[in-house]
Amino acid sequence: MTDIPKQYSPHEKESAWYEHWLEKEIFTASVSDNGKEPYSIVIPPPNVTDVLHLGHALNNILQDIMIRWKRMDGYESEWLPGVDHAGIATQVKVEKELIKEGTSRQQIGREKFLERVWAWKEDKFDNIINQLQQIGCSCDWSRTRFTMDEGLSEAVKEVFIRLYNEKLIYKGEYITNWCPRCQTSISDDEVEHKDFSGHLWYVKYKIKGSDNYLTIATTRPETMLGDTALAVNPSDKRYQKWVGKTAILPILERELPIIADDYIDPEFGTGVLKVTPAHDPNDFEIGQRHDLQKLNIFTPDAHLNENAGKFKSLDRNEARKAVVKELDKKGHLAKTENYTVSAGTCYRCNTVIEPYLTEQWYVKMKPLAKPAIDAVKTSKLHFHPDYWSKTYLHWLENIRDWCISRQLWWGHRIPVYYCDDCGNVWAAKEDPEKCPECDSSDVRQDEDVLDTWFSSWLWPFSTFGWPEETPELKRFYPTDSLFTASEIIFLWVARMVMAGYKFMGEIPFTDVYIHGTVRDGQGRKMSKSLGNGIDPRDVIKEFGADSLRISLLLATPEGQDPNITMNTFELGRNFGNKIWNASRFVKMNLGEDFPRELIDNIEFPDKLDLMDEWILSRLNATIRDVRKNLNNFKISTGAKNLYDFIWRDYCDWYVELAKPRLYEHGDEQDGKVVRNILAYVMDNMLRLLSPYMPFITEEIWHLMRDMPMGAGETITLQKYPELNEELINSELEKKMEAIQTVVGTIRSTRSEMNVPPSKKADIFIRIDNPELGKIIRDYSGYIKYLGRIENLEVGEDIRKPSQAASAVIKGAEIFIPLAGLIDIETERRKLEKDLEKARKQLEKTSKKLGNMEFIKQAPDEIVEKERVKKQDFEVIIEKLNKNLEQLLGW
RNA sequence: GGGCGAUUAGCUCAGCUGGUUUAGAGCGCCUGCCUUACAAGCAGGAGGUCAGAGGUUCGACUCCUCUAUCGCCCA
Repeated sequence: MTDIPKQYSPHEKESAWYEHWLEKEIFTASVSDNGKEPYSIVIPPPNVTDVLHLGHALNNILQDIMIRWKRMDGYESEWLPGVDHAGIATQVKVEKELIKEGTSRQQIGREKFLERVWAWKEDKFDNIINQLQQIGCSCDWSRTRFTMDEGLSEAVKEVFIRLYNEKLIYKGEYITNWCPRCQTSISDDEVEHKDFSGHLWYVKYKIKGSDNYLTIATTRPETMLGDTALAVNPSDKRYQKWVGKTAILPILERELPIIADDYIDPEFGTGVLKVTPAHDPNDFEIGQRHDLQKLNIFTPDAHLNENAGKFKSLDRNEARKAVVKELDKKGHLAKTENYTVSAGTCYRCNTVIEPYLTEQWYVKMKPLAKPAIDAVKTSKLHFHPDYWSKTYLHWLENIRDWCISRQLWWGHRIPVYYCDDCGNVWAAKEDPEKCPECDSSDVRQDEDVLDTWFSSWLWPFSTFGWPEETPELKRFYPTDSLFTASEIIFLWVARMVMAGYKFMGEIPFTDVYIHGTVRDGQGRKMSKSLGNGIDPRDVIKEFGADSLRISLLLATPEGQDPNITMNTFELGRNFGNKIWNASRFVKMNLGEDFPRELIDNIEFPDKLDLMDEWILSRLNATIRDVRKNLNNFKISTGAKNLYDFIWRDYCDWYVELAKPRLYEHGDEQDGKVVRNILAYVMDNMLRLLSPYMPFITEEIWHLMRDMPMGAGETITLQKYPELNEELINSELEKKMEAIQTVVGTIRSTRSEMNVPPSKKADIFIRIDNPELGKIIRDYSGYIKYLGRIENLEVGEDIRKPSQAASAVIKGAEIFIPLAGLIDIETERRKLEKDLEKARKQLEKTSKKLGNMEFIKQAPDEIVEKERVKKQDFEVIIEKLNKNLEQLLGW
């Protein structure tokens, strides 16, 4: 038949096509004014920590579909790729390696350590790029960036210095979230709150010069060692008399003032709060208001320090036990309750965060937030799905200052210098030799590095060369859309918007698409610790990249979390195979002499067959739907539109109905038309699908044109199909639906009566509705072919043959004579089932029509429709009854 | 405690601004087919009181309220 294999095997093809695309440099966007409108996306740079997972795959597939669609649709499409240095996460990884080798970053020193991290980066970086390419991403690799590139580092310094000089960056001693494991501060947004089962301990504090006690309730008794006050609500009558007095801290016997502050919730615990300004953010605030001492009792690795007296060097958990034991022993423990404690944990290592008093750098956020809020409120920025804008706004409206210094080595070093001689502090881009104030050479740079997000928030413009005024920046900023997951709406998206306005004076993108999180078959997040992750590389190996892409989309509910198992990818593989075989069919039937230009330019004869017009109508409806859905960021729905059209309409019906016209008629003119339309629709299908499944569509596109790979053309630069609204014809689609109903009824009746597919049957159709009769007569050839019918008799006065299976549809009755073969019992059951169904329907519509209010209030059109429905069901019921009666006579 | 989602067939999900289906699809299941593109396929079938209770309406899977369960975010 043909030498094209029955099964599509993606592997060699995919890498070959990708190489081809790279060679042709079709992903590189031009900055020159070529009359094309730009469309740009910056990639959310994956962390350089490791390989990409399925979540990355989904994220990048979505972007690739968008960018490929725009590229085909005539835009100068720029998708800028890159990788993030991921400060803490990467440092942690490399430190782990060192520990395995029996050394540590402290032992090898900052310089050597950074060499190691850079080596790590080189390795992982290439890996990530390679993975993106395997997935088929059409990124502009000529503009690949890394957050620690020279240019991007320049941008970071520029921004720091500007904000510093505007006094929007300040340094101060405040409570920060301290990770005792990573030994660095992290920002509020990097803390994950989790519930732990713990206790609420009630501790009695003696009041000085009295026999009375005040009892406090705490979940962290060990921090009492750092208490510097007790506090009650000023309106709390129980305790008013004690305000201004002094309490005695148990164990350490320190004197504590008893103060009144509105913050205290009289309902919680006993209504008395122990105040530990150095170890709780709220207590810190209280401490500020009342000028309390801030007593730090922890070392950076969360062990008690010398302020803890005899408990010194205990770890915080041991300390808790020891303190409770001692309190109990000394009679200070009133009671203990079980209690669920919510504690912050480090988003990189899950260690419980310690609120810790340190000196850090902060960015004042309120002034930056305003334009970012307005952007959403004035619809300059859209979220998809829209409800995420609420999350975004809520955060921005309650924004707090951003702690940007990290006690790490891997990252952008803070460009601040200190003069040890005159105490001068200044920010500068270049390493200074001398203090600009006193000329002393005793100058040093701040030891800390900046939060990773401090470089990421500049990504949409720093990647295009900012602060230089580059042609790239001019052409591609602002970008158009951003694709990311909900976790980083605060960490990244909102901050990019703020930075965009602040430094570019313009929003960085207009649409933010938030996709779900990939989960396993049981709906659990995929994670290393659970071992339930799926490696995209394994998927590609087994099913190919196209399957990975389309399966992921078909399985992803719009805006929700997809549950994915390895089996999910069969969906796309089967679909790819279906298209492959459809193309084999078409190719085989076009023959050698089919003029290739007819693939693009359909030649309409005077009158097209119903089938031809129908498939063109369906095609255009699909073009309309896919375009609309892509426009609205309903990318999964677009995939479904294509899946349904290709499989259901094209393969199941059009291709099937093309067969008799190709094989049996011998009508040369008609054969030409069918071939033309088969090829034309196939070509449109391929182009529509290309953004979703770029490899297989490229392969088939070339096959259809007998074009070798090296020919230099590519489907990825062809026009995305345009809607021709005139070809959408719903009247005609209704006709086709009628035919489909007739065929379906014949098939199911045959099947239920066990008429084997190999046996051609005789069919009698009694017509009730002249319109339907005309359709059946006009297209009896189709019905005969699809219903496997030998003789088809159609007429208004057809009599039911004796011993025939029967089926009633709206407007007609269908009989299959089965003399001697009919199973009366089966037939009776079938008729009764149909009858039951029809009766239920009739009941429903009768009830509606029996309601006078309905008749009066509902639009006439609706009432009329209901009347017709009722009549139809009555006729159907009557006929079914008649057929049942006849059955009794057999 | 506050906010946001979800709840439709055994499983995963469609069902847009209330009346176009007689609530759909894929997977799974059952039956029959190696029908000249495809068994990774074709044809057919079983399976749903649309989470529960109220309400609005002539009419609710669709809108409102409450309840229950699950998930996410924030405090």
